[in-house]
Amino acid sequence: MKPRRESSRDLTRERILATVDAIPRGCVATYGQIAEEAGLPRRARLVGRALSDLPSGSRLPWHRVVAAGGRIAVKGSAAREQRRRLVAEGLRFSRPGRVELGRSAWLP
DNA sequence: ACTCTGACCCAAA
DNA sequence: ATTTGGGCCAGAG
Repeated sequence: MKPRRESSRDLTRERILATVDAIPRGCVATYGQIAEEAGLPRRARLVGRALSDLPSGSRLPWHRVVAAGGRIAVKGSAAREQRRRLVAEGLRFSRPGRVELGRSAWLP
């Protein structure tokens, strides 16, 4: 097989996914936080991009990633699914669509 | 090459 | 609470 050179974009994506994979159960991290942890400061959008490209059925804890302030960023059925999973992990919501970051933010 | 569109973020207004 | 503007940047057309 032709040895595939991994593009820098692929490596970046891998770092993002690995960081998401490291969020412990019962915690949430923000897009910006993930970017920061992955060594990609100010590139929160890239994190959202990587997650939106995730194949359905992925094992990654994508539901532990929320927008700034604990806001659920996804819409529609995905939002309900995320909420369902977070509730199942014992997270508390201040209002529908907003998790209490102060209580369960991931501290790497 | 260029424009549009986002699972984004933040400070200001 | 909402909007605006700047930052950031990969894919799609």
